[in-house]
Amino acid sequence: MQSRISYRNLPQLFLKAREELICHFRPILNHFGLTEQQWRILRVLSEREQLEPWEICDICQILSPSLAGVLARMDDLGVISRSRVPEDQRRVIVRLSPRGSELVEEIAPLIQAQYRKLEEALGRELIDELYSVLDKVITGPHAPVERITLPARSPAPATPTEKRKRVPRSAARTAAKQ
Amino acid sequence: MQSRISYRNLPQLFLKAREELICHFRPILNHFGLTEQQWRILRVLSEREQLEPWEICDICQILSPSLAGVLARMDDLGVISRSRVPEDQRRVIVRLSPRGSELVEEIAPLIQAQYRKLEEALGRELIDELYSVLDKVITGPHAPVERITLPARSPAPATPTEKRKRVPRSAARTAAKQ
DNA sequence: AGAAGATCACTTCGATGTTAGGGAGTCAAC
DNA sequence: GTTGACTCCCTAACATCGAAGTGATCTTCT
Repeated sequence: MQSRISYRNLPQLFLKAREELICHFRPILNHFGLTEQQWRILRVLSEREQLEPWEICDICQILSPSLAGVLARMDDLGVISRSRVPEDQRRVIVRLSPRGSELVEEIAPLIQAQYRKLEEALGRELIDELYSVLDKVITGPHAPVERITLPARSPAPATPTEKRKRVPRSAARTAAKQ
Repeated sequence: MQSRISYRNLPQLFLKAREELICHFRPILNHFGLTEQQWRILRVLSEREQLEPWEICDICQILSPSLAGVLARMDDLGVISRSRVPEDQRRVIVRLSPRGSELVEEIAPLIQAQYRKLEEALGRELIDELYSVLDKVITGPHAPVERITLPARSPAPATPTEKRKRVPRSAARTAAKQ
């Protein structure tokens, strides 16, 4: 009944599997007006007391440009506070605000509960297997992946001046009516 | 040297693991001016001859709103063609254009080559294990995941009228200079 | 036939991902 | 002390994500 990918595509499968898990938590976060990224950051901050932006980028898998906006919004919401490092005016310290701490205290148990339901459904074995395999891919002592050499080629000539094409409604049926 | 996530967070790990893989392919696609999504679509179209948007959404893990834009741009680039289904004017048929076919023929071997390098580095076992585990999560006959009940609560009162906060540069050091 | 309901592609809006580049601060060499 | 290289955070521009909703078309029931 459902379509299936015929060729093997790992990144694709990762995406699908991840969605299969995250979809059970998203409603909880949405309920509190938070996004996935915002929650990741709150969660990490609740454990590390204070972090610098580059650390958050690394831990939470968020690129620096994205993080800038995310932190600004979270600051607007009043769940975090940002301040400069006195010794190095380039650097920034991010902390949880009191309100942010409350929010974590309120949400964390719910996430935890949902996680248990998930664990229950998937089975302890599968969960353990998942952690194991993912760890191997991420931190694994596998040999460095070689990079193939790309053939010289001019990148696709984008035609930005053209007007966006649309799918015309075929006149067949309309014509038939008349 | 690198920070590590202390608490176990599966979606997080999925993201990181996926990035660990995709980063080896992204340069290839960028070289040809393609995005990941565009390539996924091209790849699938090269195997299925013709597809409807909802099928592409399902197979490629792309939401309908995103797909609309992606297909439009690909149409602009001339790598696909879109047409209506005569019997049902709501539906659309997406096909590969000749130029799109050429592009797939050109890129596919490169992706294939890089994939072999990856397989080589990670090891056949790990790759197999990955497919196995991911399949279990996605299609697995695991019990349905229960959903916890959310406590009644008004969502976070966003304050969109406020002006975006910035991190002030502390005056400490400047003051000390004087 | 006609109205209500279901489908499908598309649009809208706010937030995030990606890539490229800018501004300020730090450090070392001159 | 000034220049140049570097680092860190940030902005800009564009594409995608995720939720919600629209319009047109098809289906079903009356």
